[in-house]
Amino acid sequence: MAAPLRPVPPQPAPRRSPPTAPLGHDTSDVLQQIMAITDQSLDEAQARKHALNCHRMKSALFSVLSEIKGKTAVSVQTQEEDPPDAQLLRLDNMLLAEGVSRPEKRGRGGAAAGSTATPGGCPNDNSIEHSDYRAKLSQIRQIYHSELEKYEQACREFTTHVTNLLREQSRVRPVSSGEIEHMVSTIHSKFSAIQRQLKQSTCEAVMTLRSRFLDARRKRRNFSKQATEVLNEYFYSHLSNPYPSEETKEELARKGGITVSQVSNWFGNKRIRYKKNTGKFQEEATMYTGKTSTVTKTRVSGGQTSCQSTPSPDSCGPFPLTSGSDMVLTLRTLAFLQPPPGGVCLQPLAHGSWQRATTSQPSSSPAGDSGSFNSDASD
DNA sequence: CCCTATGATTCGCC
DNA sequence: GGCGAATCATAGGG
Repeated sequence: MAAPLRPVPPQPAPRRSPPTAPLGHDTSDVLQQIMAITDQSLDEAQARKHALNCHRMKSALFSVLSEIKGKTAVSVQTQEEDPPDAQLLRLDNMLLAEGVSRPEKRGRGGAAAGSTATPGGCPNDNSIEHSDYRAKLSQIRQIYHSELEKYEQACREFTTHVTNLLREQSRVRPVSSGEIEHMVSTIHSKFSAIQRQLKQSTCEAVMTLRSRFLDARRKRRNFSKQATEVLNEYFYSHLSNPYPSEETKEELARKGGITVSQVSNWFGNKRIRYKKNTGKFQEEATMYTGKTSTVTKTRVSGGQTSCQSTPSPDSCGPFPLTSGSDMVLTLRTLAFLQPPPGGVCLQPLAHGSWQRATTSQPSSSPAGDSGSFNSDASD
């Protein structure tokens, strides 16, 4: 139906044929064309617009309007770009840092997922909270991206709509391309303000989640029985030098299912508390030394170059043996486990304090300590 | 609710 | 950076 029924003389534009054209031979043709056009659009308004467009005074009027507008219109594009907003930058950075900005990667170790301190891949207590945290974060991320997509799409649609409108209007009123651009940038800035709000609220959500998560992590949880046992075993079997090396800490962490820093904390606390009130730990000490002695002693005596230390409290007592005779007794029982290799005693410190690990570890203890522990613990 | 145990944090020192 | 010491904050038992 749309196929040209008859040869139409080439015309620059259909609007060049005003309805008021003088009658002629091809008047009917022109009329037909016009009718065809109006039939196609079937819009009276369109026709009127068209008529207006084709008015012979139009171009003159248009140029006058343009001139006037050029004179009167204030330069519209003064505030082209906002300065790169610091706050927005912060928001972006944070979203990026939290892995919200990126599309989600569901692989292992994709977006930085709170690295665990234990390289051995121990099942941490935090794993549940971690997964919970990540699930919530992923939820936030999903919402963020879907909202962002919605806004962007709306922005695109609106922009094209307005652009088309302006282009359309540019036929009847002077609309420069700069104006259109300005309008577009205005739209974009409005939408980016909305996006900024979205980012803000997303950030807030992440912060809330984060603080809740950190609070949860901050909550103290007692170690598992196994962890405590592992730690205590090492502590009491190395009473004379309870400073595990980094490797040993890792080993202990792995065995106890805790992190290395937790091991460090534990030993820090244990040393100080033991030292403060040795009597209180007597029972525990005998328990663990009894336990470990059966294990350690057999192993040690069977395997390694270890010698049983002479049960002399002075030589091997860990700490302030300043007073308390029964404490000495206890320590004597405890300390026999610590083998000073080659008969060299580790901490004959007069004042009974543990020697600093920096000096004692490399020089005298390593073979004895880590060796004995590793042979104990590795299987 | 109080008290103790205990894991974590902070600060100063070396 | 690791440690001791003090301290905080919570779990858990009575």
